[in-house]
Amino acid sequence: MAGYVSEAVIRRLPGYYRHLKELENEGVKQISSQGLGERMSLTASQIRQDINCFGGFGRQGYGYSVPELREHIGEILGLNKVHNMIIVGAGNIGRAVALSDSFPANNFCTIALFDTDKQKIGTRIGGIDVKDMETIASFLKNNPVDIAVLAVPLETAQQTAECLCDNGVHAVWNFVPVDLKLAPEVKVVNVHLEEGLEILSFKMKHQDNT
Amino acid sequence: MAGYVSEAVIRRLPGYYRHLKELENEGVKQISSQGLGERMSLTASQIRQDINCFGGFGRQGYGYSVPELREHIGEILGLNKVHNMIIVGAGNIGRAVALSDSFPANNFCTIALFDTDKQKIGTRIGGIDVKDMETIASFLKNNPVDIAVLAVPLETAQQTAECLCDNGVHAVWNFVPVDLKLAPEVKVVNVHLEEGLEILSFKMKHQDNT
DNA sequence: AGTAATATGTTATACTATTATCAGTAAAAT
DNA sequence: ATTTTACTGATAATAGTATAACATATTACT
Repeated sequence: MAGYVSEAVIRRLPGYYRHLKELENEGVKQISSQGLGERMSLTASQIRQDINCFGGFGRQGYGYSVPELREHIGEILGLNKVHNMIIVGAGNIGRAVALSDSFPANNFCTIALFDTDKQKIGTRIGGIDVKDMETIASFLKNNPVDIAVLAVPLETAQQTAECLCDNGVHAVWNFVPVDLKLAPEVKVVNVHLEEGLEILSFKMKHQDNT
Repeated sequence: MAGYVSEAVIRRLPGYYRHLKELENEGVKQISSQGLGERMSLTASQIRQDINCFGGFGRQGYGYSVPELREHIGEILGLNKVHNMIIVGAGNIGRAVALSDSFPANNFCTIALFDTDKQKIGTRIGGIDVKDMETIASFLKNNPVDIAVLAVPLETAQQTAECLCDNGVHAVWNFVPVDLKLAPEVKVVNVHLEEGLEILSFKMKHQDNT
């Protein structure tokens, strides 16, 4: 159904999904591109364009059915299936991801944590077992993993990511401040936290910049 | 020196800074736009364009001096001064930010944590005091704070952010999955973690999409 | 039923961002 | 010293994104 979708549109999809879920929770049944635009600070035109990448989910003279559109966008995002994740690195960030209760709610399920620290191996974090990093290859052979969360030290990140990919992982959520060089078919989303702070710093310094 | 700088360029600046720092650590003294481009997976042309937003830091026939360019971009990003931060919300994410050792290294200094949980108030996380949320207004009046890290529950996020702004905060690093509506002079950088997972999910489902 | 109002899907236009080109300057080589 | 090579900075060309305009369909109202 959907042909090529630009990165710009992809980046906005989760925002649509989030707002539609909120609207649904508020009991709103219908919304126009205009109304959604005001809420999301986007133009009505852009919203109609974006949605129409995937099909005509609206009705002229009426607008969009909130639950219906939410359902469609959820499906487009692939949120109708459960995604198994492993977290690699049980440091501050790996821990925070493991303990988060908002990802499970969205069908992302962490099935194991890996670390090299003997102290941590064998313990549980948020109900998830911490396993020995050495055993990761065999674990991946025996368990279906969709996404690996990479939260290891900088020095080992590239090597660890390669190991994951060699063992069948094809999506990496990378929290390490490095640009991983992986096969093009491997999907990577970077969360370079420091960059957010640096951008804030820049914007404070250049107030005038529109 | 720098006129208007587009969002696209701003987003790339931290990446330049990071790679230049790496190069500096590797002892590399000089690099061409081509060389840097290969390293960062950008075109040489784009790199020259980006850098030239801020001035002619390169030399024809030679390229760019790594330490000099790093220094310049650091200054452009405002990293030559210390930024005081407070963390609002001592949950998983607030905790992870407080415990991180990579932000202090970049001149971002957390001076206090705030929470409403009586159990947490008075304790220390990563050497930082957890204070009562009730006291935040007076704290802000008496301490210079550049950036507030917002990591509170969804329900209270907007209200808390408003309170911060009313008390002089004009930069918010927002980890809550909500689009804050704040005065336009307040700088906000969102870290909507769930969105990264959803984008990975989308990309796995639509492999063919380029 | 007929008319006015509303709101989509689509096409056209304007804007922004990226990539390519090239003149000109510095360094290296002969 | 002169030529060749390497590189930037600037400008031009292309590609990508967002906005505006409009024809058409649905709803609400009289």
